[in-house]
Amino acid sequence: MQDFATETTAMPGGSAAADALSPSLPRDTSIPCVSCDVRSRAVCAVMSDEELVRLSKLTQNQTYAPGEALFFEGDEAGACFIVQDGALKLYKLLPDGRRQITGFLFKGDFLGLSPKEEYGFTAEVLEEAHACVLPAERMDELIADYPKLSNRLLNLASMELASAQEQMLLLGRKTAQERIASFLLWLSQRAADRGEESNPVRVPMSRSDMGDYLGLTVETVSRSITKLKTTGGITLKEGNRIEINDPELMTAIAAGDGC
Amino acid sequence: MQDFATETTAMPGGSAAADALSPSLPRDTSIPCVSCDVRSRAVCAVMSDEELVRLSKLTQNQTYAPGEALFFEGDEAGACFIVQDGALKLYKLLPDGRRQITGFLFKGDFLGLSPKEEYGFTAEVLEEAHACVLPAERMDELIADYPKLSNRLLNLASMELASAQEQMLLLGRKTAQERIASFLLWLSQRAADRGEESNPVRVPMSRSDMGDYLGLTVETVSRSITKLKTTGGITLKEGNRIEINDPELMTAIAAGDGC
DNA sequence: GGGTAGATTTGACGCAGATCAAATCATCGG
DNA sequence: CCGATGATTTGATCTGCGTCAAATCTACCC
Repeated sequence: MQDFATETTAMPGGSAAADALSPSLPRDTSIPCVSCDVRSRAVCAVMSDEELVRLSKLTQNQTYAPGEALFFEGDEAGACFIVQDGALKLYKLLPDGRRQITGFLFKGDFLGLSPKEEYGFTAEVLEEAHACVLPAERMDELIADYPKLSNRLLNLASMELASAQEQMLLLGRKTAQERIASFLLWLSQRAADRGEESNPVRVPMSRSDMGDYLGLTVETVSRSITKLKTTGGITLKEGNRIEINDPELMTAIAAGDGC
Repeated sequence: MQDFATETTAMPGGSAAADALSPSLPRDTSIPCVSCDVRSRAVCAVMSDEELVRLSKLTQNQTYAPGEALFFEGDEAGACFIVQDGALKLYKLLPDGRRQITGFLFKGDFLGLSPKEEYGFTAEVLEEAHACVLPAERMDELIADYPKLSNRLLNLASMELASAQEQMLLLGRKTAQERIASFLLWLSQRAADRGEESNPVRVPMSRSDMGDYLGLTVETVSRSITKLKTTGGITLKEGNRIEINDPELMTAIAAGDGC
């Protein structure tokens, strides 16, 4: 479909890229799935200790550096991933380079099921990430063997679908300010869900990435943030963190009720 | 969440609305699931004849008139639906009335799984529809009993997710013309998939619905269509049908390569 | 610390698409 | 066939956000 998708050089903004199945170096695997610290939140939550022992034999732990790609849009869909820590962005490109980020992934998130033979988007590292890599055939076997895994994935897919619809509403009908407010609240909520500080929230992505996620340009993102800062809704803090001073106000703005 | 969601009157543009579980009249059920004409394409495709006999005892066939809602955003998620024929639109609303259509459904499509207790969108009839209605508890039992059903739903969800991502690319990064071209090609493809005439394609939704699906206003939809007509890419035919004269050109425009 | 490269912010200006308004077309009941 | 009502198209104008440009700011390397 797109030629660049099979190249392993010329990454847009980061360090060297790598093929999906030969990235960086294998990570220390002394700790098996059973005591994995994302176990309770990840797909694996539905698996028993014994089942996880089997799982741990099928997976490989990998480390990915910022800018590196787990796989490219158009690559053969050869593996599934469970993010152990770090942050990823998923995106699709138009032939002329226009980019749409379709999601950000954090610890505990699952990635890689594809309805076609090929991945429908590129997965690129935002902050150094560790992931559990599971070859597609192994994944298919597991799904066939453990119905509860299939149910779990169905639940996760339903949730993703619901947030995709929320994102369509944002992209199709919200103003720049409403988009930024929605995004910051979402980021904060996600951080809370995984037990991290939610206010101030750490914002691990660049303004450019925010723009490509929200259907805006960098400049508009920056201006909207400045405006929210002026209005008093938020405060920029050290370390790429943003404080949400007035959650009600921000929620109202995000829903299109404010101003 | 939203008050209007629980009302059964004051439909935006159609006839009387109804609650999800007491709509219109039960349809003639003399023909059981086994010989259902969407069986091969719907979720049911993975069920054996015997299993379908069980299924047929759990479901009810219903008829829905144009403008009627199967359920509203915010309603308790009480049932799943399999569309037998007709056409539906799914949409979300902002408090001030801005609307985003998140999908159009046709014969064979499945509807109603919700990750939350409530439906995340309204499902409204575009063209008189017949649907197979399955109470949520029965659905849960079936999923628990038939792993292959769960797998099938997972596949369907994956496909929906992929097209949701495609839609995000459209909404976030494509121009008005590119959106219209993408939409018409998609509509044509969907028609072909379900064995209907794909060129010219029948366009069962209004310009307003197209706008709310594509993140545009009615006027922009109309102007973009006129432009494509002038450029020679399409021709408007009798009965709300549109002929795609030059599929390559349209595909190029849809991808942002044209012009 | 000083220098450099990239990220972010701010400013000036233009345009694609929204808004407002009105004309034309299609559908349908009588 | 006629009139009415809503859908669609077309026109004129406005505006939110994009584009282009330049000024900070930040992080990192030597």
